Amino acid sequence: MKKGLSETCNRFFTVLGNPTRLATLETLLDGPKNVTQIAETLGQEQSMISHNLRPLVECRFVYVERRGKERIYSVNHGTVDPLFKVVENHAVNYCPSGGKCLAREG
Amino acid sequence: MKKGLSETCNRFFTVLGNPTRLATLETLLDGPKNVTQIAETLGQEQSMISHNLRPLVECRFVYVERRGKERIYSVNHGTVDPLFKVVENHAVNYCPSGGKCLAREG
DNA sequence: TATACATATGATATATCCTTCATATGAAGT
DNA sequence: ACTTCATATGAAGGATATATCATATGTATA
Repeated sequence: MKKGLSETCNRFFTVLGNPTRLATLETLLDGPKNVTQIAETLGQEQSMISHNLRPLVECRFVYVERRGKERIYSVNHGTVDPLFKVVENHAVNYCPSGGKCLAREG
Repeated sequence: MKKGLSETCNRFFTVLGNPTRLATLETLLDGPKNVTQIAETLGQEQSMISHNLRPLVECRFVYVERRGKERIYSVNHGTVDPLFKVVENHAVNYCPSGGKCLAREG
């Protein structure tokens, strides 16, 4: 990563830094789903899921595919798998209490 | 990454999803710096950099080390290097126009 | 202990994001 | 064309995060 990292990455991380969108990704890791299925799985409103799917698709974290009147969403494993591997590795090393960050050192 | 992905990852990505903090990380990739040096490099106020360094340290994206009255900040390469490699790879594949995401497909 | 330097902290106004509700679009079948 | 199902869109209030300003803490040295 050479230059302009901040510009390049900001949206990438902003899109991921949201509980609803992360839960959506997590759900999709179990397999492709349509919007209604995602909403049911997460116990959230369809509208909310739809809103949050938009940036995930725009940034290509998930793919869409039309099937009749449904839209099937699926994970971009090429990016998401290695990405979460990095996060998991970090969490194991630095967030011993189940993902909760350590307190700031003095 | 098994369960509770959303909880584990939310802060991780929230902390990174900020232009000031990304620029700070970018600056530190050139080598360790104290707060004043980071502020000068980025043309920002010391106070702002200090505020933004806090979550970066809390989440262990950067390390701190006291040296006299200065604090030297350095990147956690173990996490940041592979992380940005994933981002760069994603950008190359999906964000042809210099990191700007493609328009949503219909 | 007084001063200068380096950094952190607190409060606050502002900007940004998120959810919610209501409604629109679109596709398939009758 | 009408109805139903699936999804998207728009507007708006509320929540959250961010930068800024002023000030405090801490460290070293005279």
